[in-house]
Amino acid sequence: MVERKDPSALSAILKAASDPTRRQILTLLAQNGPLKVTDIARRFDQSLNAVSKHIKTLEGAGLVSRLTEWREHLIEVQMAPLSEIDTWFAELRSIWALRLDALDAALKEDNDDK
Amino acid sequence: MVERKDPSALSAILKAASDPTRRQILTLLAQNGPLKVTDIARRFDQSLNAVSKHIKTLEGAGLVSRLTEWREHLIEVQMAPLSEIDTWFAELRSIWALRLDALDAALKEDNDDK
DNA sequence: CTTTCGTTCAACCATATGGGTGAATAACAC
DNA sequence: GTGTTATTCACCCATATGGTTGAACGAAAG
Repeated sequence: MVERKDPSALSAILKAASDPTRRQILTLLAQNGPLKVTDIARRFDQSLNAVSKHIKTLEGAGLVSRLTEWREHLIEVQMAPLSEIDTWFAELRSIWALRLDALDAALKEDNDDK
Repeated sequence: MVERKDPSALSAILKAASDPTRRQILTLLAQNGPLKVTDIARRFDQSLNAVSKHIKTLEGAGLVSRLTEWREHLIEVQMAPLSEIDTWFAELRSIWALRLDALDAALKEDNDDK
């Protein structure tokens, strides 16, 4: 049996990644390394508050981590959780491939029966 | 220049995949091959209507296709769009790796300057 | 002591989302 | 014709979401 991880974790990751602003934040962090909330917000056409909330969402999904050095919060991208998407995808694809294999086998056997 | 695809397409794919029920539908279709809407709905603890709407969402994201043979609609999983997630992920990771490389290079140069 | 700084918290608003029920549709079986 | 089947459409509802503005906090600087 494959170790079934909490599906809500994957849901949170996918949902967090489904917002364009949040994906841009991840890209920005990947490019620049850790940044302060204010510095991130400066790049966007939204209020600081809106960006702060996006960061909280990303944090909740584990896609960024926060290093709080008193009032300055350093936000850093975390690539690890993203690989859960990969895992899910690979799993789905293998289920799919398995069925096709079984189908092939069945057809072949059917042919032998003729 | 990398061909920049419509980011809203990726958003739709991620959002569609972020719902547990919809992921289960995809898994079901990957296992069983094309199914009728009714047969899909039978597996879930939701109204036929709710499942129908989920399927429409998946269809909108291109994750399933529909073969309408009069009143019976055959729903089939489409793996292709999912690879856009892979692409995005790979791109983000490469941006990230690039920064680390540059960081390494800078440190090395700094050392040479000493 | 007052101001500034970086950030979150608390409301609030409009819209989206996931769910439900009931009707409409059009072919097919009786 | 009447009923059954498979599916969507049109509403309705509660809650989530993305955005706004304004207040609060607590250290540091003037």
